[in-house]
Amino acid sequence: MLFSRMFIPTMKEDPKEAEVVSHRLMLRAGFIKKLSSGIYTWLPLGLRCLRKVERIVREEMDGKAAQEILMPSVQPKELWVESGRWDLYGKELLRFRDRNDRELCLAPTHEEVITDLVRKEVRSYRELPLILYQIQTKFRDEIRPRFGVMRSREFIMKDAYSFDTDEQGAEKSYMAMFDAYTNIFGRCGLRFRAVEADTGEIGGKFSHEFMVLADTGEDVIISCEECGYAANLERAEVGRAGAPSDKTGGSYSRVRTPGKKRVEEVAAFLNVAPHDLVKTLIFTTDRGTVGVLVAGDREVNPVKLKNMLAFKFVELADEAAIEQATGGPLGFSGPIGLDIPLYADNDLLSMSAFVVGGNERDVHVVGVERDDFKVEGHYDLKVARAGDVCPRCGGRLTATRGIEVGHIFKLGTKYSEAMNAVFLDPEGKDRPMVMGCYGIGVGRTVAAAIEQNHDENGMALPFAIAPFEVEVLPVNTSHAESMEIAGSLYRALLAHGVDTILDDRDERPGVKFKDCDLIGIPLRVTIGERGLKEGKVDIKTRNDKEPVRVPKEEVLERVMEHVNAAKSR
RNA sequence: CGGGACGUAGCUCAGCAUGGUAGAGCACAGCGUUCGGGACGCUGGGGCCGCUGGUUCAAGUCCAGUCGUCCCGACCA
Repeated sequence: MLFSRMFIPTMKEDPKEAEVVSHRLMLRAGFIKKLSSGIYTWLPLGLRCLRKVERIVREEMDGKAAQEILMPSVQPKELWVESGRWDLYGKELLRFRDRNDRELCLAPTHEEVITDLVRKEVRSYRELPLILYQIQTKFRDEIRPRFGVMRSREFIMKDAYSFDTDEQGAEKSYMAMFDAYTNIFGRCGLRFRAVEADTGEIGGKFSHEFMVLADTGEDVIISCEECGYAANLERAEVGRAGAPSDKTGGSYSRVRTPGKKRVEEVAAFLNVAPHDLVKTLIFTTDRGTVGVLVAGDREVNPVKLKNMLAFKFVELADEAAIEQATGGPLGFSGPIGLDIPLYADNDLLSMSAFVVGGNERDVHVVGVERDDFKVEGHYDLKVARAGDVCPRCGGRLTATRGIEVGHIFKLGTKYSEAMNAVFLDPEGKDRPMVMGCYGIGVGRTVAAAIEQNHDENGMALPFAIAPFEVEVLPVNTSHAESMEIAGSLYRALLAHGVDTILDDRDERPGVKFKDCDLIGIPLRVTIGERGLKEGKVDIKTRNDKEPVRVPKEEVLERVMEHVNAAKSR
């Protein structure tokens, strides 16, 4: 490809709309262009990068006997009603009507359509297992799209779905996908980690998220260096710490804490540490109003609360509900004398002489022991943080940031039962298929790669996904010998199957160097009069400061060494 | 959804408090000088000042509405 003929609108200045590095660089390097909030056009360079990721994804999917299909992105309401998600999915599901007033939606995911497809076509256990996948544009009407293609409304996703006859088969499919994902992100040249995750609205048994490690990531990964336990923050468990307290209660007293609502305010006022307080959070759930107790310096993890105690939904109560349940205003809730089910975090087991709310304006209770009130039980309900005890091995947990690029779920029979996707087993009996679903944010993977691989000059993309592998850069296009050598090297590299761009523009060298660095081409060959005086040209990798000067006769061979080394990694 | 800000050239922004011929730098075109890390000079093209309405002799500037974009928050006890 000739640089001069390619549509590469690079920018010298930072567009003000971009906050994070990947977004800024993708705009500056001419990878993407915004059309509307959360909606982007992929320009030639960005698309090349995207296609390279897609290609790796296809190869690894095909390697696990998954078969590619392409499903519609406009889908009828009926299927979503059948799965129960027409009502469950909130405003993120973009709905509209056609000319016949039929209700439709723009697909945020494809479980419904795939389940419909497979239930109509697959009859027998002999046709299973089956794994189908697609690479499709999805639409989720995000509350707040941001960070460019990292969190956009329209985005490109690879989604795969597995159908098995039983749990064991489903597990095998799951492991195959786990394996494929590990290969995919590895081949993309990314540093990543697979972590245990919550299944959320998609539902199902268990799941893993594949997180690209980057300080700018939106997600927090909790992990244990000692045993390898890793989970996202929503899901991360915390082991118990501290010996149980055996103090008996009855000696608490009520104190006035005028206007002190926040934990820090109360703690400072009473001259105790925040950890000596117990917060009583009132939740509205499908089983009525409940209270949750955690230490003052901790937060309740609503996802764990929901899963641990098998609620269908949990939501923090509003002020009216709090007053109704506790008799006191927001900020002064406490467990003593409260007539709703109370669930305590494990921390409370070892706490003694703590402070709670008095269920009355400006009143707290001090010197409380845990037998001063009754709880339904003690559970792991708090948000994990660095320094907590590992739930598996008792080691220390650490926190890292990451970007979620892949997510795999074991769905079980949730959709197959709801939508009657059954097969005939060898005994001639109908059984629901056991499903799994597996997603990769392809566009987001590109952004994550940039987030993880850049410097002050621009992107430094991994070889496997860079828009070009090599740039041939003649310093002076009007110098005949330079152009001749550049041209023949360019053609030779193309003939060797190397993805090469020739910067044939009549620009000053500085401009060409800057552009080359900005768009992150891993390998650059500079051909200039200065080197040619000694019969040499310069080879420089994106990540090295200084070029290596090699005889012009050897340049093809030397470049191929680099290319082959990069390809075999 | 709540709060904040911003919409002026392709990009970054000035002009607006006090209404009176639409500006700079970068980018773009031509010419010349340059040429191994975003050159310089001269010349030139480019604007429904987001949109609609209002006030006024006169609106980029004042007022109202509207649309768009960005940021922050949406776990507080």
